[in-house]
Amino acid sequence: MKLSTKGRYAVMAMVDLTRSSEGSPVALADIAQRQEISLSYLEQLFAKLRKGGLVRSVRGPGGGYLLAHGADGTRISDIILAVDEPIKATRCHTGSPAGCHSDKSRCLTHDLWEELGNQIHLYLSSVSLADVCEKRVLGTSGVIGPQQHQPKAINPFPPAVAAQ
Amino acid sequence: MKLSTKGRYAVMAMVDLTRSSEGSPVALADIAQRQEISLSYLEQLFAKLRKGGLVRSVRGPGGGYLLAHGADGTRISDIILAVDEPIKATRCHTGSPAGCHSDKSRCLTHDLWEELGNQIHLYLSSVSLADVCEKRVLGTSGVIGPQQHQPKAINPFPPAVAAQ
DNA sequence: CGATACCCTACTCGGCAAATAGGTTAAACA
DNA sequence: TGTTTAACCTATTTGCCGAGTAGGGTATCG
Repeated sequence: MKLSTKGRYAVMAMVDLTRSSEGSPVALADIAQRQEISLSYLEQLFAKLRKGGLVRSVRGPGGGYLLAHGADGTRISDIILAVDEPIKATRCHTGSPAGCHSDKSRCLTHDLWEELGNQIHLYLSSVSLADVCEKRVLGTSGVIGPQQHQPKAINPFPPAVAAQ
Repeated sequence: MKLSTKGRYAVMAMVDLTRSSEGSPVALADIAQRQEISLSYLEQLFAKLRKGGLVRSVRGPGGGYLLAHGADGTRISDIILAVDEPIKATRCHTGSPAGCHSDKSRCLTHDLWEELGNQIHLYLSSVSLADVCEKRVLGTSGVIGPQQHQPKAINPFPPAVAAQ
């Protein structure tokens, strides 16, 4: 799971799409104007979102984009995964042939970044477009560290895609 | 809170320092060799770690660096905050004079990124260097989304520094 | 002394996100 | 049937910043 401005732009655009849409398609030109993102850049983002199955497109006059699964069925994590192709966050040392360190087992920080990726993915997959639009984001929430061994918290969405 | 390879390098180096140290200072040259990071680059990182009060330095022959607060008293979040100066993750639109959108109130995704930053910081501040060294990182953990309004989970460390 | 290793400051380099440019294709409408 | 609209491509360019380099200086020990 990679966090870049590209992913943020995609989420902004999707939120805009969610709010602007009332059944009829929304043209990218409109989103571009409202969100102050270049049209061409938006087109690239939506090409990926379409390939990811997050939006449907309608061509021709009056055309535009529609959410494929509605505001409640679209998770933020899906948007980011569709746009930012998931470069493995745990690269350790790209150059070295053997994974992580040469000797020893695996580099010690490996698990840390992996778990951090899980945390990020878990949070973003618990937030839908509808949540963002209705400001249901700043919930009272907490992350459990390694000290206390609590039972796994209930996650409303199944972990379909593993965080990378 | 910004996540880059720079921060990862810093954590790797700090983990190495934790493991290598037995009361006596550890030279950066040793860390550089073990972790395959350039010495000069490490020096820059440790300069920031020192300013952040995370390490103490001993000059002269036999000198090196020591953890200022021990393996248990050093949080991963502190390392990253010391090294990656916290560019505001919630930049929305850098160019526009008024924060976020021109009209309306605030851009809708603002809260989302802010809360994500909180989540990341919360997790990383719950992990100490000792945890990483002893592989106490992959705990059963979960993030609570906006749907279920559960009580705030217990965080072993007070939120001294707000996530940026 | 002189070796060690911390401590600065400035500069270079490469990769990649971000943006630009210039097209083609499908659908609606007159 | 032709024109307009807007999706749909595929390069190419640009600018920033992480990552590494260079070359000093300064405290401390034997």
